[in-house]
Amino acid sequence: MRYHKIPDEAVQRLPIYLRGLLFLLEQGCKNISSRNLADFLGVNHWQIRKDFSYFGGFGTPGTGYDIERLIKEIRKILKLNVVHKAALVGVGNLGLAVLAYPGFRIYGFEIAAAFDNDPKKIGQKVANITIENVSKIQTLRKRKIDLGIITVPCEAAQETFDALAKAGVMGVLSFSPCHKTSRKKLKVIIIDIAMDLARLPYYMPASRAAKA
Amino acid sequence: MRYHKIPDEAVQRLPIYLRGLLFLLEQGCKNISSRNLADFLGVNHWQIRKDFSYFGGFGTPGTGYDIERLIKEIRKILKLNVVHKAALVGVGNLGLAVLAYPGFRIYGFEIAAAFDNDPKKIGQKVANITIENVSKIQTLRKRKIDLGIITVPCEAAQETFDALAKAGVMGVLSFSPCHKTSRKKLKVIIIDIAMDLARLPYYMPASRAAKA
DNA sequence: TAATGTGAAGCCTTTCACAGCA
DNA sequence: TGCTGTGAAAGGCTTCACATTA
Repeated sequence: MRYHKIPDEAVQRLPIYLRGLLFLLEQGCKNISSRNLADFLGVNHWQIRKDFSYFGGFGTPGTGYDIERLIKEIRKILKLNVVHKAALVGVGNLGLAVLAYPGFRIYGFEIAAAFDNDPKKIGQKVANITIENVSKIQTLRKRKIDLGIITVPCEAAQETFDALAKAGVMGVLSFSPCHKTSRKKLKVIIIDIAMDLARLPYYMPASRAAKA
Repeated sequence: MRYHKIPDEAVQRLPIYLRGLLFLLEQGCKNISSRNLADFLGVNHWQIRKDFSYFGGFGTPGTGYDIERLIKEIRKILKLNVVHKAALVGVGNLGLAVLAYPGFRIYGFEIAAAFDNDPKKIGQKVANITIENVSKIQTLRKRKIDLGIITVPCEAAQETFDALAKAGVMGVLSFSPCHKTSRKKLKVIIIDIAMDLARLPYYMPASRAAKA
């Protein structure tokens, strides 16, 4: 492998491969060819080979890929070979849903703290986590928590984001479109449910919707 | 404008423009140039002009774009000029959060039904919607509901998806990665929170995470 | 003059075909 | 023989520069 620029798109596909490989490993598979993995995931086999080749290529000609090895390599590339601790801010319905979501573990995430500003919630325990006062967000740096998850209402999003940034988190997953991300050197991913829904009708084959 | 293929990426940007334009209209702005809109949204001005040109171009040289007109055009392109009714399946914490989310209205969405399989929940009212038994999903076709939102646990995702497809919805927004989307002619958008989170560490400048 | 709309250039990603290796 | 890894071709999106229009 030469020093290519690695396409963002290739990086974005790695978690998909990882999920599939983890499933296959659990099923008892030890080895898989790019074609079989592609069929299983519903993608192209040359895409898979190309993507892995950006990082050096992990397969054996004539045989395929060792699944366990591949999982390890992808985890290393995505920096998921360490446990990332995340702090969630905003323990409303959405926050509770995220706290209860079991899907984070396979990627090596642990939600290690939860914050809210409602005195009735502070001190309560949810999913083995004691809800803390938002004023304690600054303690994240000391606690080696490097990810923030924003599940607060729109109005509180900006100050929450600023507080997390100030507390030194390196990445933020936000469910609110209502904050500017600032020029700080931290990565932000915004999940905007309404906007995602807004992209649906354009692609829908026909509409039985009523005229507005 | 000639018959170009319109890039998916351009379509995906339209909801962003729409949100910004609606905000500006509310602020009292009547007219805006591509450069000013670009600065406001943090994007490139030629990108904006190009995107609109794919659909014909809606501006006036020397003057800019009439905001109200532009909003109308984008809505028409995205098929948001009609009210789309959506049905939500799975009234857990996530479902409650989605039901309470105020952001859908600006895009012309109305959550018109909610389903669950828990007898304790069925019949209760949430956000002015009476929760119905999932067995009633088949009534969606008659009720002119063309969108489905899946907020059920992983195990129930597949049958929920199949039921919605059978009920004739044209688009599905799913919070579960645990179902195949089938080859049916309906558009599916999957929000996979864990996978989104998994993409963060790669881009994070440094990691203070602990070795696993 | 000021700003749009667009052909063309540039750049990046995907796809292909095949050399090379187990 | 079967499958990987990769240079090269193809395709598509973004950026640019400018002709055009109010």
